Amino acid sequence: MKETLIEIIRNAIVEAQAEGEIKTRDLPPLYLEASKNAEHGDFAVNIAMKMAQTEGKPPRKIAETIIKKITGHPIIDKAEIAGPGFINFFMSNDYWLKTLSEIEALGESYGKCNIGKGQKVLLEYVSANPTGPLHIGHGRGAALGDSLSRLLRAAGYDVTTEFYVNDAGSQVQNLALSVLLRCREINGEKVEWTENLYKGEYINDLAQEFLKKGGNITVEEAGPYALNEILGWLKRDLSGFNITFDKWFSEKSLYTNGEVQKAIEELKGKGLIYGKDGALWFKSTDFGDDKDRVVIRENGEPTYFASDIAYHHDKYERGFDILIDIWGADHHGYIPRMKAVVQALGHDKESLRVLLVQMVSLLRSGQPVTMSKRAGEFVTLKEVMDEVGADSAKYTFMTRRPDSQMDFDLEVVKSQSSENPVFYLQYAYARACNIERFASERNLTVLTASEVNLGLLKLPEEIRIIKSLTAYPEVVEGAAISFEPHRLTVYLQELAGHFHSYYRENRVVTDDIPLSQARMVMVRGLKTVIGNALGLLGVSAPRSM
RNA sequence: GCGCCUGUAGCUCAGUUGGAUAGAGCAACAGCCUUCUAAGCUGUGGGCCAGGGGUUCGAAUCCCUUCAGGCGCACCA
Repeated sequence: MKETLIEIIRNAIVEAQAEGEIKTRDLPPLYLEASKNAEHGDFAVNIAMKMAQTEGKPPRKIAETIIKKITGHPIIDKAEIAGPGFINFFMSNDYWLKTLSEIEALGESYGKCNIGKGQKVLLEYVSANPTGPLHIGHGRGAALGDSLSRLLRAAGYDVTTEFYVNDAGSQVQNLALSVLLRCREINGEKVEWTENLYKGEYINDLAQEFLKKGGNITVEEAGPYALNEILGWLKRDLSGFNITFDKWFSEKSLYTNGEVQKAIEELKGKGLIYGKDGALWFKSTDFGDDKDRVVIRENGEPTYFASDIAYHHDKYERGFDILIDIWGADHHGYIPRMKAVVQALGHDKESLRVLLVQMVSLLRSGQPVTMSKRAGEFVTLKEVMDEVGADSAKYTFMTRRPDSQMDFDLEVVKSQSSENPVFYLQYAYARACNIERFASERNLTVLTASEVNLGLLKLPEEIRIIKSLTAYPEVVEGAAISFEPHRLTVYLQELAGHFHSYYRENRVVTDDIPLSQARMVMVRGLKTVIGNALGLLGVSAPRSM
């Protein structure tokens, strides 16, 4: 819809050029900006100011020239010069009301776009070590990843989500050993715990269960048992968070399939692998990393980095155009070497996008809660979910930019649970549903946008709501382009606010049948948009509360 | 020491290619339920956008710098 206006302005300028009133040939980009202030109309254009230099005229003079060519178009109520040289556009109600027909026609597809053009995206997130339950920090990454996957799909990307399972390497060994030691302890043996082992309560649970099942107390049996159990927890907890993955990718499989060897060979073929001090090194400094990185240790064991090279190599092999990795911010130092790998494998370094999620400090009444798996004392994600609910927790995460640290105080979130912003939105949705129920009890005939007189919707509060509905597709597009799902929550908050306010002051269903029917079209549109947006956040939209 | 992230109302946070008078929620205060759900609405107060320079018609936004907080600088994952 904005395109129409842009077209009108462009034509005006072209006309002015033809008549010699504007000399500038290389026009600055024509960008339509939504006005923040109602006095400044609906849209503002700053092109006159941008052209001031090349034109050699004051911006207001140029704006005047452009405006003269525009006046009189039916979708524009008026256009005026303002401030240093903005052109402000006041759109007619008809312009906005078209949105309602559009929403009705598109339904669940309203807001979708195709900026992704079917590009294949591999979105890897959470990927927590399967050595213990998920904690609150994983929850933040999970909420972001899940929402981003929904958002990118809505924006026309072909998205696959993946959880990388670190089922190889020393941490899994340590897990096996931890369970083993605990078993022996239960059997009355005296054992020695070293620093690198896990001592949480859950290790005890695993050991108890393992013994109950009569397993042999060996690393070979206890290890896979513990790993499997924990993976089960991860899947269960994430699905309790309403999050599922297309694939759980095993690190171990990269070794058994020879992928690690293959990837290293490929780099070797490019002369990017060399030996030093008995180890094999990858020349990541060739691509801007601070230092070269070991891939095969002196003792012959590959590093974690080696399998990560293979994993990303494999992602490209599978035909993905864009790789998105969501990591905890404490891994940021790892980015340069992964970017180096991407380039070494012959890909654009921008094809790997690493999104960092900053730390979450879990507090209880202002006191930090320990979150070390090894110390064993921590609150799991599941416990948090059980306390505050998946929708609340998710929404809380999504109201913040991922790159700022946040405190998550259990007592605060709990005590405010009935005032949590998520309820504000869900309540708006439930209210819309309730109005529909009421209308149907009153036997109000449901009509489509084309069957009612939308012109009856002329209250400023109504136009305000409809304007917000019009903006929705742009919000989705902006959020998708920038990988920022949190923009949706900002938008929703405003939209719901307009609706709640309207609801208090105006009745939708009254004795005035034509007006009621027109308003019902608006309420349906609102319901569709809130439902769609909540869907992109992975938050439920209740029909009643 | 080097690098990354952050610093906006008392608190938690938004602020879209740089735009006009910086916005929400919570907390505080004052009001609103015979009427489609008060998990709601209306109003009031509250700001040197960490400090200092710069870039320009214009800066919370871009550049430099100082300060403060977090994180990272392994042949760990």
